[in-house]
Amino acid sequence: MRVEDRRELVITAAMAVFGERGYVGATTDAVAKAAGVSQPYVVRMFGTKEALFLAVLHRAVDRLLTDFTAVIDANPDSDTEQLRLGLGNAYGDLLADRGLLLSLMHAFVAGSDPAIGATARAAFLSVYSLLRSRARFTAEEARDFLAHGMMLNTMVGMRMGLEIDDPVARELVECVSPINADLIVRLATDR
Amino acid sequence: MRVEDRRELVITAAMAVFGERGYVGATTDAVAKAAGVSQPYVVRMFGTKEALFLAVLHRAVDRLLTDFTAVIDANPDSDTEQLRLGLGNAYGDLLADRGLLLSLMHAFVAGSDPAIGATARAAFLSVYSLLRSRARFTAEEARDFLAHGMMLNTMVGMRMGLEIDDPVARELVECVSPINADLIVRLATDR
DNA sequence: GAGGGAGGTAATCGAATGATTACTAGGGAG
DNA sequence: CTCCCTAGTAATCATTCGATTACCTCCCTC
Repeated sequence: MRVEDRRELVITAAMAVFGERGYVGATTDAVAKAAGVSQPYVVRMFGTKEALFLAVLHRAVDRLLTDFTAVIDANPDSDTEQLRLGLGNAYGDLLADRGLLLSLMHAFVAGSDPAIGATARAAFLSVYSLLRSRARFTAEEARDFLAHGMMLNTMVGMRMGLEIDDPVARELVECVSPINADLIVRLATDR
Repeated sequence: MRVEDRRELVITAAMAVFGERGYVGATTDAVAKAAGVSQPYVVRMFGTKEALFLAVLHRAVDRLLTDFTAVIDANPDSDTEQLRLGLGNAYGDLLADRGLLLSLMHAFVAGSDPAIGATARAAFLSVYSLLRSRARFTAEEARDFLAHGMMLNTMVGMRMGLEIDDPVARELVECVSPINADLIVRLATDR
């Protein structure tokens, strides 16, 4: 296989592993196993584990920006409310991956690491900028949209779906995202 | 010193370390140094690093519940909006610690670990329940309040204050929490 | 069919880290 | 004084993990 394709494969595998265990908790060996290659090869392809994580983050934010841009471009005449729904749906689709948004979440709370922190901040700001300029959200609308997203990520990250038999947890999950409630449960139960 | 007091001291130190580096990234040695004791003593006091982290989480959520309850009890006749402001202020005060809410955030994204995940979910649900029952928030009000909190935690976690010279970042930080903007910057610059 | 470059692996190393063990200072009770 | 319990530490162990080194094996070209 060409090294370029293998790279993409490894990044995909790494996204799942980093999303599951976080930057420090993930091992290059777990990534290698998930990608079906040897551990030294993973390290040599990216140089360091950190570089691999940064590659994952770049792909994650690229995907986020691409998908959001597609929604915006597909609805040139939509008002904010319509756009909010469309972008919310796109976010839900991205959530189905779990690794993507959770890798970003892990980066967001790892701001103390210089390289990861800088990448995380740039990623967050690029999404915020997209909402402000291209989607024409007000600052408050963008803030609320992103806050809602952080909440959704948190639900998935802590596997709140495992508590779905608790009426309080069910109410919370349904309220956070009615259309994604089933997905949250499934993502919590998986694996 | 009595072992009981020493325990509290170590938990306080551990909260800062776990908030800074996360559960996996934090070392018992760093906690020990921060608390001014030896590394084996930290381990022996709590049995395992995980038990120490769980102790930190319990103290964090206790503090959160205590402070929120105090605000609610101090404003028995307040409407939702007044209560929201009061609780938001209390949240800002808790944020000043950084270790407290960031330790919780790290737990939220570490849901795949059985013990940590269960504790994290219980913690989140207990806060949600408090808002719903004692503060009489609607599900939507509680959701929005918590979503806003997750967003604030994220800003602190990724040290967004470091980008405060970027007008976009400044707008975002000011918009997320005007009264805590300076704090976010200070927490990002500290250490 | 010889050579070499691309795409890998096996073996191993060194550092970090959670945990364990064995030891010790000190002060209060009898 | 002496015993012993509480509150610790120093030394060390076993593992894990990222990284390095050396090697292998196709396939393509000449």
